[in-house]
Amino acid sequence: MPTIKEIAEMANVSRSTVSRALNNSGYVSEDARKRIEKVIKQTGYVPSEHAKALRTKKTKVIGVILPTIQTETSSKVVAGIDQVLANQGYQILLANTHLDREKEMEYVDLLKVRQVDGIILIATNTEDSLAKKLEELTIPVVVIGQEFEQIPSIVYDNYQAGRDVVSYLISKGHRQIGFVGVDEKDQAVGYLRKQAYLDEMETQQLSVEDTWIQRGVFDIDSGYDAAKRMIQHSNQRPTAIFAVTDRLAIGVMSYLKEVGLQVPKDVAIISIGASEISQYTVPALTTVDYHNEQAGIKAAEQILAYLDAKKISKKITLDYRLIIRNSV
Amino acid sequence: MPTIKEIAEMANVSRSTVSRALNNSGYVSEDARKRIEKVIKQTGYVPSEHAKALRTKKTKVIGVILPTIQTETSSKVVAGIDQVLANQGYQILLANTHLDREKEMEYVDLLKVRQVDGIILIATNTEDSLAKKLEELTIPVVVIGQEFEQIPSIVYDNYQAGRDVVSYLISKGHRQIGFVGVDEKDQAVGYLRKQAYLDEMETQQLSVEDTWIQRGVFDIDSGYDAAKRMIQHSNQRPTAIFAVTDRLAIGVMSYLKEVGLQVPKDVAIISIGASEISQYTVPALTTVDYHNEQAGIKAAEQILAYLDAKKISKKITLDYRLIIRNSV
DNA sequence: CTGAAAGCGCTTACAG
DNA sequence: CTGAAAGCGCTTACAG
Repeated sequence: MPTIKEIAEMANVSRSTVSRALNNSGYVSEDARKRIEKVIKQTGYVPSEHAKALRTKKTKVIGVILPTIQTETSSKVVAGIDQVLANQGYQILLANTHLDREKEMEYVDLLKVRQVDGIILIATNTEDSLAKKLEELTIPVVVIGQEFEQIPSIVYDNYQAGRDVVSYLISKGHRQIGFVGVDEKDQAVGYLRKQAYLDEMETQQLSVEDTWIQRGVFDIDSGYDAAKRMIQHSNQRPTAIFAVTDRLAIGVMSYLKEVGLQVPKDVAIISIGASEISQYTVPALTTVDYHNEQAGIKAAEQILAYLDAKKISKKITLDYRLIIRNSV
Repeated sequence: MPTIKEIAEMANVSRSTVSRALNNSGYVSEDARKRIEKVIKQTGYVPSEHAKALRTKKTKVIGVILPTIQTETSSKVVAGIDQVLANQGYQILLANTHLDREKEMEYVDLLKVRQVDGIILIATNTEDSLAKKLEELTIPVVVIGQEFEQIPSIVYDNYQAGRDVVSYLISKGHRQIGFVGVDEKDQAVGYLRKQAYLDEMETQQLSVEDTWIQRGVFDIDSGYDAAKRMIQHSNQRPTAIFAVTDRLAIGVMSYLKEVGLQVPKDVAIISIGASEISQYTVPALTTVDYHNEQAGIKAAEQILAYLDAKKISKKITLDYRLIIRNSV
């Protein structure tokens, strides 16, 4: 790959002129421009991004930190981000934390060193140390999925969605409703969805047995286990269960099937996620669609707006949609 | 962020010495090293990767070009790549082609400009123009999923897997076997799997009606449509169908269900993919597991080996495994 | 063991 | 309209 110096020599101009022609900045005579373009075409020359970055401090790269690439949620978000970024000539530098919170912090530093123009963080926690690190950043950052005080974020309305879901169950005649959640350190998925469940039950003056509330992690098996504990240890069996993710719901269903309980006749199931698989379970899962691509799109737009020196919203709350199918 | 110059001043040494201390190259007195380390700790200094890249021509970034991030296959491969790369301090620069072949070429150029240390390409075609571009690359490249003459590649044994699958169907007593494939331009998925089907049928002296061979794209709906065409237009209805991907198979199943045909009693179904969803369809899908993470892991290892000046295998053929469930 | 100097490939005031 | 020069933040022979 030739350098700007060689291009300049071949076109019989100075490097400055080549640079101006390249960036359409300042004056370049028609004549010079023609010669330069010809040489560039001939050689297939493309300027080095690193040299550019060193001078201009802009890299046209956005760092994306995510807990795992292996879920539909993440890949949809990344697809959304990529869609708007690619359009503007930006690329994504990927940082996969494998759900390791330490790494979430480490990668912020690493991306800083790589001098990315901005960072999008699909967050799983809201620890103060993380918040502080993000606030100290001199490059724009947008958080997806969790809410921070001082950081622009794209959030799903977890609380309202949770209440809607439980309220829907109640409207269908259910009074005994179980809950399968996750660790409440996960503010969005763990805490808010559980709080919504509790509040809606209380508002509707429905009581809740302790055993109706179970906790799993983000996989199918733990949903199975949670359902098992719930069914085996409850005095009154719930007639409906709200699982906070589709995978948990699928695990719950598979346990119910195993012990001969029919969905939705004996136990109704509802969840949040709208994963592709949710429409092919039997029965098809009633679930909430969170528009994950939108989250990615919005996040990328926010970053770009910031880089463009436009104002940036502190917080964007995304829409959701209850998809009614056959599990309730 | 301070620069090496400021660190040098604060530690009362030259930039050269700081650099040597940083990279553990050449001699640095204990005394100087101590002072430098102290200053670095104080300031949180980290050297600029761009400046480094400009000098050393190494970026510690590997470009990954993929057709879409939104499939399990891709995200598993990326997870595999990331796993070994992250370990060695490398990061992934993502290039998503959205199945656009033009972009596959464009991104190779783009990544070249970004001076990535290597490229991993999850390929969907084997066009000569692509091959030539890859051969001309001065950085190491590994292709996953397709086979090129001169380029190191990681391939699945599509032909053998296809034959195994059809042979399994035959061993179960099926004689009339349909096929749902994709565009044969996709050498691996389109051409080889179809050829395997044809060859196995011929070897076993089984005849094939034209209408038994249908083509879809990579989604569920087109599997549905393909099954519809097959069932509606065939003189003899196949008693088994080989769909080249899980999604196609799921589409096929949903059409069969719609017209009241039972799986596997009336029509058996088998496919390739082993996606997570395949175990939760009803009945659970008999399918082939291709070990996608392994493909990513191997590819990353190959790139690293090359960068380490070790020899690199021209071609690695991955293992597969038939998962027998209830759709046959 | 250490530092001065050159150079990686660009961009950007500045002078003409 | 154009070019010489400086500088971005590093590393690396080289001389001492």
